[in-house]
Amino acid sequence: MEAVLTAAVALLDEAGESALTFRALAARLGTGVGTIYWYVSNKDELFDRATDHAIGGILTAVEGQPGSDDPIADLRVMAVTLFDAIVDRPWLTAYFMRNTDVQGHSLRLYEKIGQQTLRLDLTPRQRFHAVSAIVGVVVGTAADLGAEIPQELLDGHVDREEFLGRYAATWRSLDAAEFPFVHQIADEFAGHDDREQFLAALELTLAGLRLQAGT
Amino acid sequence: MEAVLTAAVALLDEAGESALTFRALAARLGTGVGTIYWYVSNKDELFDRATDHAIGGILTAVEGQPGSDDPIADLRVMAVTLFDAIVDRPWLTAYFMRNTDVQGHSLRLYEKIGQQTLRLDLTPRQRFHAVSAIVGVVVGTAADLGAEIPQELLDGHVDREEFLGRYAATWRSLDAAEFPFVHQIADEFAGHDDREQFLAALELTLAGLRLQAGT
DNA sequence: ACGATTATCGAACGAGGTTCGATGATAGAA
DNA sequence: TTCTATCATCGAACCTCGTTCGATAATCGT
Repeated sequence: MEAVLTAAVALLDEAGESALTFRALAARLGTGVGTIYWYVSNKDELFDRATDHAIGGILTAVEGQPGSDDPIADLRVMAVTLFDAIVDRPWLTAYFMRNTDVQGHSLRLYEKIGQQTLRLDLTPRQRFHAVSAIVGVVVGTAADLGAEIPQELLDGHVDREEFLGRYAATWRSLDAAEFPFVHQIADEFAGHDDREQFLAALELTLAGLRLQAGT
Repeated sequence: MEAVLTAAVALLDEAGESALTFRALAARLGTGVGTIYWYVSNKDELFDRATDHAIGGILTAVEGQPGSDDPIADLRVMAVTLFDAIVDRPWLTAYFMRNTDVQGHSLRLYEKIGQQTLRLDLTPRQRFHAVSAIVGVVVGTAADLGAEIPQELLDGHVDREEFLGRYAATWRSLDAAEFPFVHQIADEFAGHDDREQFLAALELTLAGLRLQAGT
């Protein structure tokens, strides 16, 4: 079981979600497809289990963080840690987005984040909403940004600079009267950094939260 | 072409993302699979085109909204409109999350949202981040919440009440010392409303944005 | 020794994406 | 009118993937 999960995560890391097939997994483990089905009832469960396995790592990373006297600062650190983990393993997004099955390591992760909100002057409902909002920002942004890699990664000779620049050029060529915003934003987009963009989004919700907590 | 897209959207609406297959689409159109490949080079393009088609509808809905003297209020209305549209058509999330190809109707949608930020006292970069943050909240939350429907919809006899209650019960049964947050939140979760949860998350970012704009 | 449980295996089925060559329409050129 | 190049249509066939199933070994409690 442990070996199955480890191999599954390895496949996901090496070549993404589409690389995780029963046959590939069986080949890597040197067994048959049927064997995997003895441990796991279908692909969804395989994926969920593998993902939960990976989230265990994130959890220990989050738990290993020092922690300060400012709950919101701690929330920020946790959110960033989660973000980095998802960027590193884009296939995690699918889990966070599909999984209603809130238990296992992800439940512990929610708990860990939620504990920070206990230190804020909020109603239980506000705490519930705060955690959901923060996770939403992290997953939403990470997913959005993680998708921006078509040939760039495969070819390698088309670097990020040129890739973004091409879009910016297209946008600049649009009618300035009809597309004033896109026009103005083109330059920002050309030189934008995903992580900075995420941090900005996170900062907005955290600011709202701080306001709500009256601190 | 137009007929292909309309039929594709119909299939997606009727039975979700998995229902959109080349064979089903061909059958509905009374043609062969090969014909569809003449209009579209692969499934990704088919899906993107169909989704863009649907986003056209959202766009007109957003453009049809009156608009007030408060840019942030207008942003709220747009975000809610987008949210409702995605909840209504869960298969849209996949598009918003995978699609780097920012053009067509979704570009116009970004523009429309971005124009509100032009009325706020922000730097171009802040505007760029604001739009990205808002869309992130909408898509992230909508995706998160849209996934919570396993047997509930299919069986029909297990209603939402009981479904949520079961989770709440599990959470309450956890150790209160180890899971103080989840414990406290269980009741909120049992009676929670998806839309309210989204509005709370949106309100946090909008509050942060208002703060940033100094209005 | 022996049933029962635990594990293993891979051929085979069905569904879905994609390819490809054949074939018909349609229209401008000769 | 005839010819030919482009537009459009079609579905059989191929490949990959999830999943099933019956056969078979390995281990164990009695």
